[in-house]
Amino acid sequence: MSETLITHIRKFTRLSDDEAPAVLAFFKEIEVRKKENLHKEGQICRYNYFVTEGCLRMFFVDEKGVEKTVQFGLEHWWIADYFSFQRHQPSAFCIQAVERSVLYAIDFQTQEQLLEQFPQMERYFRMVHQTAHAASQMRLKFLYGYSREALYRQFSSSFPEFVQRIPQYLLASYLGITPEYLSELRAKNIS
Amino acid sequence: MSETLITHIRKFTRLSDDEAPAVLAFFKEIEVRKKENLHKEGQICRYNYFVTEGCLRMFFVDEKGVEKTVQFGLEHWWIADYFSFQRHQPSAFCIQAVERSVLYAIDFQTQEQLLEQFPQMERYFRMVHQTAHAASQMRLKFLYGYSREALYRQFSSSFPEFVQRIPQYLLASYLGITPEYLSELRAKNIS
DNA sequence: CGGTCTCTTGACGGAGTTCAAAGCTAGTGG
DNA sequence: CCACTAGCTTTGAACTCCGTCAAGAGACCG
Repeated sequence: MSETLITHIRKFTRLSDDEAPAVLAFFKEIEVRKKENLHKEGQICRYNYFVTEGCLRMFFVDEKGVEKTVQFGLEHWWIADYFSFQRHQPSAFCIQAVERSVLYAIDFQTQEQLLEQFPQMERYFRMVHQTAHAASQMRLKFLYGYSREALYRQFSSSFPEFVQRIPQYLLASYLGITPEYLSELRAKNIS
Repeated sequence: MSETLITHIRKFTRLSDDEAPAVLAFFKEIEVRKKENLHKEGQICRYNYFVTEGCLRMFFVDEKGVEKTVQFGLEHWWIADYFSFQRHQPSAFCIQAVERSVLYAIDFQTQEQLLEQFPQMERYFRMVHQTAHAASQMRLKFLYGYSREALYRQFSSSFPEFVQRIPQYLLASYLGITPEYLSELRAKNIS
């Protein structure tokens, strides 16, 4: 269980068996229930979260009161509002558990201490952010290039198990469409 | 001129006056003309580019043959297709100069050597990617939350000088609208 | 079982696209 | 330095994707 973070770190940087427990000590392991909020819009995003088990999502509420999901965080992903986390400013987003989840959390100060004491962790976080940045680039490509219908087909054929796992209204809010229209698309695809 | 990169690095990590020239030696300084391509769709994105002067853009061509601009790279920004750069796989994007530009370029191998020799550069690149990742999150928020009209108003009041600087069809391709509709919006706003 | 949350269905409306054509601007060569 | 041309911008009409609203049908949980 608690090995998943260490395993992930070791994909990108060196960490001896002696160092591993010392690194782990910087993190808080927390468990959240379905629909529990990790921080709300307007609060500062103090923690950077690594998902060990379960699924988180980051969303905001638009002017009409509709929730829009910007990002999901599945197992082995980091999630935070990095603008708020870095600059200690109120977040424009809310982070919430989609289902019961187990996380490692680290606050900004503690992360800085970790990086000072274990400089090889800079490389790890560089790779995490670089990968996330690359994922955002691809995400933007899909959002721009495809119609909402094509987006849905593309997404549900790429991640069929994930589409099964989450409720449809969340998928709709991630694809940027209404639940009604998603329902119409599903009906069209089955026939 | 050649000081801008060093100045930028020093915002995020330590670099002595002795080290600075050694670090600079890892980069190639290049100049590109307006509309010159740095790499095309389908080629591997071998270089990571730092813009000293000018402006680059990263775009792709959708199924209908329309160019969609995913990102601009202005002065003091890094730009690359990081998926292609990291994994040495064909890029889904094309990087092009919007205007005459001066760049520092570093290829993957050389960047790895630089990181090995100057480990503090891991911190620098971590910060660059973290900032870019945060910017993508905000970008997604705007794309989801606002109508295209609101997006245009928001963007042109936030970056009026940039809107003047680039041709309108590029702005349209960045906002995800047609040049025709952008033209309509402009007419509406002036009156 | 009862109530709340989720998904479906259908009619209507509007933001934004498509197509076509004319006006404008800037770069290029003479 | 001017003229010409290619590319950029504007305008307008028809169309379409997708949102909105409303109402009903399931599904899940106490």
